[in-house]
Amino acid sequence: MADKREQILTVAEKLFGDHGFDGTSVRDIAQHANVNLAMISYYFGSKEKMLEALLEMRANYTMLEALNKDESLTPWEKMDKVIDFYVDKIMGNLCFHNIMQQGNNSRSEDIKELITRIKLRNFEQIKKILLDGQKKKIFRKVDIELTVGTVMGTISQTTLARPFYTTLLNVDKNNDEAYRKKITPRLKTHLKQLLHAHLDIKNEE
Amino acid sequence: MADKREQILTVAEKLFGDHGFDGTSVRDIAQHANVNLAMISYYFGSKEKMLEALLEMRANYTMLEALNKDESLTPWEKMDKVIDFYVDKIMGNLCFHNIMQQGNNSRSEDIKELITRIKLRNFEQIKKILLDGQKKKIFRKVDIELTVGTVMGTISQTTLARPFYTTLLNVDKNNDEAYRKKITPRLKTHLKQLLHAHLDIKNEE
DNA sequence: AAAAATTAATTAAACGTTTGTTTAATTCAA
DNA sequence: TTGAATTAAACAAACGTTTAATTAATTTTT
Repeated sequence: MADKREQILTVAEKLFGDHGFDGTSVRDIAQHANVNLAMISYYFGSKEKMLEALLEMRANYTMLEALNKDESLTPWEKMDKVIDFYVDKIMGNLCFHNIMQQGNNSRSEDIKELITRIKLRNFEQIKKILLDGQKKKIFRKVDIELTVGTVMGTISQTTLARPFYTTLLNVDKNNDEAYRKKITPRLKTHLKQLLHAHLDIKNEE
Repeated sequence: MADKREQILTVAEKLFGDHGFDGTSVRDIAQHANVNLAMISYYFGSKEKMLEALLEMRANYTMLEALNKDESLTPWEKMDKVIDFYVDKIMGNLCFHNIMQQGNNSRSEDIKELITRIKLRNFEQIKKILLDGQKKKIFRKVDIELTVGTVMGTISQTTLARPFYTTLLNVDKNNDEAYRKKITPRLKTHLKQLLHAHLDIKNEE
């Protein structure tokens, strides 16, 4: 059954995201997915291969490429859409994003490389937008690598340091939905305002 | 011996930072610290208590408070110093910073609360600087919580997604020192430029 | 179309390690 | 001589993985 494979991966995503790879046992996953323990080896070969399968499943490439090819949009509009896209994407799947962040500390080089490859691919698209804006004298010269890092880092911060932000924003720390609802629009507004000031060529020193 | 306690914690910091709490065994720590396995329970009671002891040891409160009380500095100068302080602090101890980030996903509520408390304390100091700048009509109105998140998040991103950035910046991924040397000045420059554009009241829309 | 043969899916049980922690004996210092 | 520091060994529990047996589904043969 193909959907049973997916069912296992969905449960694994939740548990890996909540407790980390090493903090989650294959028995945990099997139990929550209502499958026999041996099915995980049967389907994926090993716990680590299962994580790789999960990363492959969730890594969708198409969105940013499509956005970039739309020539009716100005660089400003594109950057706004990038922000909306990433905030929605990350806030819509906090667990997977946690996995992507924590995977960088994996002992498996394969997994680190896989994650790096996914991130590089997305980075290249944003870089194109920024370079285009600079060429058109709309954006000023900035550190492109770290500007992308700022966007990703700001969003990541609100999910990774979540206990900190729930305290700060007075949200019930166990209510995922309430937190998402509160932080999503704020993140979008803040990042757009931040990038506007940062990139606008009128603010060149 | 008090220094043996510290020696264990130093080794634990390195291993926890590299492989995570669950990815590090107490036998690993004992072996690398050249102490008997039982000494860890003897000194700290448990693996988790050892992590708490490590967090307590490294959480130094004084620096930002002192900076804030210095009335000879303008809000701009204070923010620049905050950036220097955090970049140096995090880049000078990547392992500890990793622990602080990953600890948010700990299953221990004690540890999550401890980390949150440390972060809140630092946040309050930066908030004071930003509010003071706004009162003096130097800084414009911004989302203070997320502005701090941007500073922390941007730095975190370069340490947490390190395999990504070593690839991006063409640095040997196994050479800690080379990466630190390359990323530290860039981070400071980028963050100061970013915050300047973001906070300057002249850029008010 | 029914029966037989073959492959795939699923299971409970066991495998050998590794885990964090404890014990009880021993060495060391005051 | 008393109490703290240190040790090797053992503890039970949990770990990822494998095995061998059984059931379900599919294909082949009659």
